[in-house]
Amino acid sequence: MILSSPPLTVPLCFLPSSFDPPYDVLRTHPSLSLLLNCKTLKSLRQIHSQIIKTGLHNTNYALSKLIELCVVSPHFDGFLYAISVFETIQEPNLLIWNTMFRGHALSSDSVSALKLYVDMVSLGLLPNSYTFPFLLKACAKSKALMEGEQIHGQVLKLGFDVYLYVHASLISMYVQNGRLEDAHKVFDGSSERNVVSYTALITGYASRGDMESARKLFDEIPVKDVVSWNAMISGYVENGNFKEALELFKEMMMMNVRLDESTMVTVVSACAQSGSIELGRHVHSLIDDYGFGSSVKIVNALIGLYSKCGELETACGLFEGLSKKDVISWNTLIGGYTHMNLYKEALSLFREMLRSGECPDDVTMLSVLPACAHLGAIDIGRWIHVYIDKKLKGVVTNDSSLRTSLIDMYAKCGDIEASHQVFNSMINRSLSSWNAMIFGFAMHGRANAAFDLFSRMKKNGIEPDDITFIGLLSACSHSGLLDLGRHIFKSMTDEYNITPKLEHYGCMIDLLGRSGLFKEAEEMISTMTMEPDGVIWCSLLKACKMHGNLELAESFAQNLIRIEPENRGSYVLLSNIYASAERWNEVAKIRTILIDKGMKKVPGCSSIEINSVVHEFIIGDKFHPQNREIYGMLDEMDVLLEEAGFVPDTSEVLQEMEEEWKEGALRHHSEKLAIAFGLISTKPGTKLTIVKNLRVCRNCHEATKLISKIYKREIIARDRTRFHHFKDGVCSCNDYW
DNA sequence: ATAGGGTTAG
Repeated sequence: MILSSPPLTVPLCFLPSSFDPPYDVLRTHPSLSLLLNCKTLKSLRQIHSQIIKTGLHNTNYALSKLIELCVVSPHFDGFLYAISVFETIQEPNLLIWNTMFRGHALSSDSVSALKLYVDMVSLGLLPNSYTFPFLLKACAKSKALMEGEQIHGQVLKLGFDVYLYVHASLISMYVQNGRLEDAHKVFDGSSERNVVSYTALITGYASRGDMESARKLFDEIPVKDVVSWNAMISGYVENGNFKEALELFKEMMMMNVRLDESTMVTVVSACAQSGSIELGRHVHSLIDDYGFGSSVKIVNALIGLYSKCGELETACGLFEGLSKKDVISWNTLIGGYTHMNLYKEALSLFREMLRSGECPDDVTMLSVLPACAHLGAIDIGRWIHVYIDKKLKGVVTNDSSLRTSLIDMYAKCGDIEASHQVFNSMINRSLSSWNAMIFGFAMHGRANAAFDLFSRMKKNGIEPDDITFIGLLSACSHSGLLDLGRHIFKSMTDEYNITPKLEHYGCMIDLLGRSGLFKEAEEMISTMTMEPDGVIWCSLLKACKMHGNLELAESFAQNLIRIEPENRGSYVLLSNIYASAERWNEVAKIRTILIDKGMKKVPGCSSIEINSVVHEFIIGDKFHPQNREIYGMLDEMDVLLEEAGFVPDTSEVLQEMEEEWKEGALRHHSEKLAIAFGLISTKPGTKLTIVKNLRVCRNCHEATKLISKIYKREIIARDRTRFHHFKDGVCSCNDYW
């Protein structure tokens, strides 16, 4: 009875492939033409069941097509589905095996292709010339040199090294495994010298930085194609030889080589990196001539070019003109804004990106986090932190950089505890993670924590670099730890063999100046191999102010003005020192110079983030929508401050010239406006965090101490160089900044 | 069917 059943119950895959209907019948079959347009795994499943219904699933042709689509489709990841289909096939033909090797090679676990190869060989099947390029690609991708060498052995044993594709794949496998010499041996050992093998070798030399050898090979290529030109040009770009890259591009154009998308992208990025905006514009017009203007990749590269050269309007225009923006388009423009220090704009573009439905990736976050850090936008920063943990964990390769960026963001936004938490939760800390944390502690005046971390770092076997020492020395200078500073500066050269740079000297001289050790500071300057910069003279000048040393101040100021004649701050600082000594003639003279030179002052600006919105205040600001309430609050604050015994220090009237313009009462200072707004916008007891672009003046510092006590609020203020934590009438800087 | 461009940012 069973034997008389229709043949359909017999597993059809047992039928030999000779049962396949003629190819042209298959090729025109409706299910298969559907396959070509299949864009999702779901519709693929539907087509698969269609194939089964129509009895096509017993044809190797249909199955190989199905598996191929699973494996190569750019629209979905059908690798696991391919495996499940493959496992139902009892006797796959070599085409199907090869397609599976291809799939494994393209998958994230490429080496698994080799296990499958062992399976195939143990079934007694032999590979063909198509098999090896896939296997070798797997070894190249997963950097499996040993396996690659074994495959090489198989190739030789079975005599497949005469095949062009196999030969080129071998070379590429060795190149990508960093075995350039072996690759060259394969290349030399055969008469086969095709352009593909040349190109693989060229990239090998380029990645090693040996552009001369690469060029020699390039010049040897009898018939160069566009890929070999591009490889050579991008090799130059990678190694920073922009001039050569652009020369070669010109040559390429003269030879009438057909330029492709990749050429354009590489050349535009060469222009961007070398700042060749003129050539960049020329290439831009070529791009339009060639009709590449609609390629997202090229337009993205152009956006990068104009952003880097400061032409943000052009970059924006190109961005707006893109009909299909991808994540890179957004990232590039956001990066352009942060590059130009337009942090607010960067954040608003980021918001727009989220509204548009584009998913930010690690690169987005790596340019948005510094913007948050600059603005003190901790709410957005926290949101990003959650997003990273939810969406980016494990799927991006930049996890360590992201965490480091979070450490920096939290520290700069005033939340050093959160910063420390991120640091402690990290599994793979890079040197820069340690450095970021040390800088965070230094910025917050927590020198002990910075040094504890330094010893922990050494215990973990992490070698400090020059940046680490800038962090440690600035921790000393923020806390006035002279002996520790001296010690660490000495050990830096003695123990760690790191030559001090300008920044290290800067910290030390600042420290010495603050301690009133001017002689020692000057001695240190004389031992320096480089010229001191404005920052150094400026810190000495401030030290003179602190210690009332007028004589030295004049000579330091001369140096400062010589180096930075256009820096208004130099003159103002000197003027303040004269004012302290009641040398009013000199004060007037400087004022005249400033007016004559037409030097404008940088307006003081403070910001506070309330409900994820950053509110900025400049001195005497009256443009805030809640202006009335803010000034009402200011009046109340003044009354309470007076009751608490606060007396504005009028001797500092001129000091204000340095940081902010004197305009009526003291309460107009931007930080006070921001604090008033913070007080009326948050629940009692909420911590306030203020970010200021200049240094905080002494009066505001005193007032803020009292406000923290009167209103029982912790106030964290970041000024240009450090943090002040105000609590119960005391500041963490111990009035030393 | 198969090989070569670290295809755009930072």
